[in-house]
Amino acid sequence: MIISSVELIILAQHVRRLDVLDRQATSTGSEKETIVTDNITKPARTRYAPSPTGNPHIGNIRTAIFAYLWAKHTGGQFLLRIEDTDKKRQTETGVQDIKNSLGWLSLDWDEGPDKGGPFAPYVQSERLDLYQSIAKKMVEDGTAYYCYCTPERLDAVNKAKQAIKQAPGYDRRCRTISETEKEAALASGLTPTIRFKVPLEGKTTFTDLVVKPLTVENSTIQDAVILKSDGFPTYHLAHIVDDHFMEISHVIRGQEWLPSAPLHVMIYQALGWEMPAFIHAPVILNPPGQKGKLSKRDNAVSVSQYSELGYLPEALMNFLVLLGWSYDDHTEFFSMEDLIKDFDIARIQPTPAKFNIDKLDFLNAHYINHVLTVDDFARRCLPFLAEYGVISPEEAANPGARWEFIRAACALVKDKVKTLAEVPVEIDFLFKPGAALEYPATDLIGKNEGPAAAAQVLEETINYLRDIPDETYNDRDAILAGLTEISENKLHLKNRGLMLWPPRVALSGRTKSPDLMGMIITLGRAETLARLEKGKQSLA
RNA sequence: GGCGCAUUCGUCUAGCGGCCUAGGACGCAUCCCUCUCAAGGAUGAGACCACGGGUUCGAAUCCCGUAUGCGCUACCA
Repeated sequence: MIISSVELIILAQHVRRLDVLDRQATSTGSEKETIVTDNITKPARTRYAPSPTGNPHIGNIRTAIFAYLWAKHTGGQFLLRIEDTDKKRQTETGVQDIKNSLGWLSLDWDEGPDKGGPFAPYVQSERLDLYQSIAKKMVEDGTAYYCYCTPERLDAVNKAKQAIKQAPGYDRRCRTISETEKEAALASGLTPTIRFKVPLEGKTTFTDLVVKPLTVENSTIQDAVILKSDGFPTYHLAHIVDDHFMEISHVIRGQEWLPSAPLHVMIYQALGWEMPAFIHAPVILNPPGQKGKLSKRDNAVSVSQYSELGYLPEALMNFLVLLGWSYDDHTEFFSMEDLIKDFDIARIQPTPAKFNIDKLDFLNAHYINHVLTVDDFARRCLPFLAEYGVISPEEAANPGARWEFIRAACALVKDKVKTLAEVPVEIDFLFKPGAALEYPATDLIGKNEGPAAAAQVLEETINYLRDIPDETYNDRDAILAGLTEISENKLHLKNRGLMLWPPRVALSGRTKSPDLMGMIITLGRAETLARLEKGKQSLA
């Protein structure tokens, strides 16, 4: 039976208890401060412990990034643990959503579900015996107690307290309940919860590595439920037990946990366990003009959404890590390698940061324009081209002979696009048949003198492109030189722009387009001539 | 209501007592480059370091109040 082996472990922990006690956070009146373990010298073990309730929120993922980077920076391990202790909130795809998000960002975990590890299982619902035995042990130790109160009574207590302007919270009735009352409650078929017995007096102090040392009066902390009546633990118990047995050295989590951190410190102490270091990362706020935490009401908040919007994982990563962390006063671009080398939790800032999409756009454009290779870029464009209906899903999965054309088409806009999603919008005209292009004939004129002048430019362009050898046709500089020559010496135009405008519109159907020479080459001679001819006709 | 955390250009931030008449980046403006749109280059506007008291020879940097913002206050995480 698993319980007995667990209890052996607990016993072993109790033996360690005495020598550990001196080194950890104090409570119950003592003014000693927490001694934070030296985190630089030894490899860290960190974890990302989400609850499978849907696509991970970006603020949540950022703490995963911090945890991952810190583990890797110190040469340690990053674990994934699924905290599915609330059956009501589960999503069917929750676990997969989490894995997808981490995978997309290349946040690979060393231990976790599927992958296994020395402390498996890494799913809390598969570790119920452990939590139950420890909660029971705490009751026996006198650091926790059974609570027989019904949800209705709890609710009534809260309402009553609020009515007289008191802080809501449990009144600790079952701490002192009589045996007969207990028996009565049990007889009525009620399953008790287990609550942690918070010391009534004194203070608890602990040090967060990001926020300052924090002290609270024990009297302000609730006797939190640690084991629910359905036999599942609450977060408060489960994460402590798991972090302990999984030998987590640094608990990196969102700042919304700060208020309950003292409770966690007291539970560690009650268990006699050595504490990990705490790092409470700042929350991410709504963009300027909106109040509150980054919310999905008006913003994209999940990793998958940003993926769908055409952002690169490199850019999102770079952006997110800079929200609340900085390396120095000027470095702005960080590759994963840079981050692993340079990341330091000591430089995480405690101040909440507003989410500024402009900066993300800038970083995304930077990665697309200057970091990605053409092949890599085009490959990443495939799903977006398919989504937009420019190529088929089959072609996206396996471009085959189409690849060269797709690649060339994408290359045309690589330097001007901010997101992957813009690509099909910018180049769809290359994929449509030229005959399907619709645009006002007057667009062809531009700054030329009139329809006749524009038609003449098209005429000359057609003649030139028709007659040059293949080698010249595929040489953008040669084409540009050829067209320039015609513009200057044959048509005597005021500037080269007048020469290049009509073909631009004829080929793309737009007044804003990629590089003309690029379009000429990518479309190929036959298609190019057909489009130019169509343009010329429309001016007649 | 109670408890907690935070507070430097519109935004992200550098700054950890004298290098600050506060540096960088995004965005914005102007100019240059230019085949359109971008990109790129240059320049500029933009912060009395939330406010008020201290401590100090000296404070954005330390302390205390106030204000504001944010978080927590569940048999959710």
